[in-house]
Amino acid sequence: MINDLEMAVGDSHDESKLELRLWLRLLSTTKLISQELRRRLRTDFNATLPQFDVLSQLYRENDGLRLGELSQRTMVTNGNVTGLVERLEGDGLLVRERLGQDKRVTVAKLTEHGRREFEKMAAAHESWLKELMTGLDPIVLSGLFSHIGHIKRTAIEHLARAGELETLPD
Amino acid sequence: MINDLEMAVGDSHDESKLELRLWLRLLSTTKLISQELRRRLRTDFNATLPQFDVLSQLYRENDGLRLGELSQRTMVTNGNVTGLVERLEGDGLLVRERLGQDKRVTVAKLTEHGRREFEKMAAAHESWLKELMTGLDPIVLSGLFSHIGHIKRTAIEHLARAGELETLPD
DNA sequence: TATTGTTATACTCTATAACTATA
DNA sequence: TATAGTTATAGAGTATAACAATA
Repeated sequence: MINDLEMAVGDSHDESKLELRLWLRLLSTTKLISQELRRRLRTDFNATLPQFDVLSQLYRENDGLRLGELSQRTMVTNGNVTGLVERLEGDGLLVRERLGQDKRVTVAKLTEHGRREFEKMAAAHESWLKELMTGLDPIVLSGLFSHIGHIKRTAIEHLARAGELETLPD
Repeated sequence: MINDLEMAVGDSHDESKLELRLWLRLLSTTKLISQELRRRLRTDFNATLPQFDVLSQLYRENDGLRLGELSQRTMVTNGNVTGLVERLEGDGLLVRERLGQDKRVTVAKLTEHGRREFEKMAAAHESWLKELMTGLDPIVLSGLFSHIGHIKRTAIEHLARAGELETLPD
């Protein structure tokens, strides 16, 4: 069950492939944890990770979000956001509304049921992570948080330069 | 295009949700980079990330790997490894063989074409990562490598304790 | 003409479980 | 009985592109 891709580049400890080795370790780690979180989300809440992502975006926006904005924030294409939102609407967790002057714009907003349901999911989600990371030094976690942020910003910068991103995030 | 899930837990800088905040940042970062790598793998090599993972496992094993072993290393279930391997076999990148005394065992092994193809993919893959992580301090990368390894081992430990894993990795 | 969102399509991954054949 | 791998199934994610309504 354990990903070993990172070993496939060899055990050499030189710095020549540092980026690659770090990436493979990042990938296998997030895959390991993601699979467990997905399993629990499905078992306990019949939800997926992308769905959880959508709900969490809407939870903090009392006025809801335009689907295009939702698409950007979740890194899911417009077309696929439609399907994602449709499933959640089918479950009664959110509604779509066309209220503004611009008749093209659709806003997705959590229902009351959606808010309550997401609160349960978020609480469970948080406790799962605490469980899986029990025993880790807060100083280390805090340092990681900062450094991973740096990695992310660096990647975004290079992607923007290569024209892969329309919008630069904050 | 940029995932913002991590902001959804609020901007508080207390340590109460440190694990959660780190996790969300890890997830959005790997998603950002993964999407780009997947896009390039598909465009340039008509391959997927799980396929790349399989190939990289086989590349370093001259005698090939039993499918069960492959399943564990890639964190893909047995049934799904069959499909994954079938697609790669269809592309002529690997072959399946039943040679041992134990007639139940199937070994997957790269073909010559598969070796050459993977070498191209791996070289491109490595250069993409160098590109996306250009400018990062090697000391930082090295520290991250070590700390992420710690996170991974911690998660594995907790999962093993919860009976979620059959085998413990090295 | 450009933008917002939908529809259509094709493929792959993922999870689960029943099944075959060997051991 | 247990194990290795396959088959079957259902659901969801992903990428791409064409499309309708509106601006």
